[in-house]
Amino acid sequence: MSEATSPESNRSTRDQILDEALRCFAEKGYEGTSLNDIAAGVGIRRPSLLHHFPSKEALYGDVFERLMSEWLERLDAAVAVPASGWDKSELVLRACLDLFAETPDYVRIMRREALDGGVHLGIDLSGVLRPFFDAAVQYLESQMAQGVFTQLDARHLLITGYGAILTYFSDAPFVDGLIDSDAMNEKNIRDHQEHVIGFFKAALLKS
Amino acid sequence: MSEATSPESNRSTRDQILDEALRCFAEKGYEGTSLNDIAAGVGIRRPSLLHHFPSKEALYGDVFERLMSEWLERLDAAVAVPASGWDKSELVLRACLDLFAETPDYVRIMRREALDGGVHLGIDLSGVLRPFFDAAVQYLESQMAQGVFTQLDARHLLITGYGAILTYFSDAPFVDGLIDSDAMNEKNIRDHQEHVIGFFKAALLKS
DNA sequence: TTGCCTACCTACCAGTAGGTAGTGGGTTAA
DNA sequence: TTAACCCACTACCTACTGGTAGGTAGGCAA
Repeated sequence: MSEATSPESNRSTRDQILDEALRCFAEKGYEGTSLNDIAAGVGIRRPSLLHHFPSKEALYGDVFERLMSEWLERLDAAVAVPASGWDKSELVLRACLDLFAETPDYVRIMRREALDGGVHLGIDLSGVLRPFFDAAVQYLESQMAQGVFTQLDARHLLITGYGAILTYFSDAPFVDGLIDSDAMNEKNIRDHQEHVIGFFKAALLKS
Repeated sequence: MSEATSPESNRSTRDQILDEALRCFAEKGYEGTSLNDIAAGVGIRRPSLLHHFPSKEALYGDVFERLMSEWLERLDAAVAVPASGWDKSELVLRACLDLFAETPDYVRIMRREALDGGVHLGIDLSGVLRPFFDAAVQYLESQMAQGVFTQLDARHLLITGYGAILTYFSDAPFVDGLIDSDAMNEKNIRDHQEHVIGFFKAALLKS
């Protein structure tokens, strides 16, 4: 019937595990998540989970890899769109903001990984993003040199922007308490997006 | 002699534990830190540590309380200084930036707590900061209404600023890899501080 | 039928977690 | 001297961790 064939149900279970692992690692961190938690969320036992992934570390690695590749894909797509000046920056900003709004768990895992200093993986988070970072620095500096953007330290500007964007999603429960409203509801997310865009526009463009 | 009296040496051990616990919780998180780690760092066994603190949770609570009270103290002091307009904002910004530069472990714990949604404590992080947040919102809005500051959403502006400031410290290892330099050395920290100040000034003041 | 495969299971391993009970040395004070 | 207290210790508990061993049910191909 619908899932009689073994390859189909196989992929499905594997993906269910990846989804649940993403949720758990984002929610409770690497150390705070047990394989039992993940397995229970999928409805199987731990050994069955370990049939699909050789170890906890490997599972975490796969979750993280999927996350990074999706992010880089979006970045690539945004950069490929022909545009210049502020419009270009806005395109990239929106690409990130959209992805993070769709999957805030990505943000939470990334933050945890940055906090932990990349202990759980061989992967070097900053190394993967480095090409984009360098390209962005070059772009910003050229715009500043042409007088299009306000003169600022491009590297620090990017790090500041990274923090400004991600924090809203990663610290959503904390934000909830500050604004007395669900940070992750549609309206608030849209407000955050427009605020970030407007804020950077105000800082970078002398009106 | 210098530490012969029992209350003094008691306090000393207690403080050593608090210091080591701060370091460990900041470095590896609540789940990733064992009482053995902390005890070993102080040079005692776990049961001896539990003689000074009734439980891991209580120890964590004390660490966090010390942290928050120090932060609030700094904020109070900064707010008390008579100033207005941009100068006032800069005073508060610098007070936070200075504290975080002195004790980056504070920042890392706060971020972890925000990420975990305050699971490890009864304390509600956003509740404690709420009075300052509300006061800051009021101040910013009054400045915007007077045309001193650019018109922006004050709440989102504060959250953005919070993220922009803290991220540099909390994600220092990640930043290292991006800028190819030790993010926590004196010069880079100073650069970050001046960048944040300059960035907010550029966004808030129409020049 | 036979044999191999996948996907799951129960049962178990060694190791470590947080926490408790009870011991004993050292200092202090009566 | 004796009694008290403080503080650190060893030894132990239960619960749970990641991971493994071995077994089983069902699908599929020769």
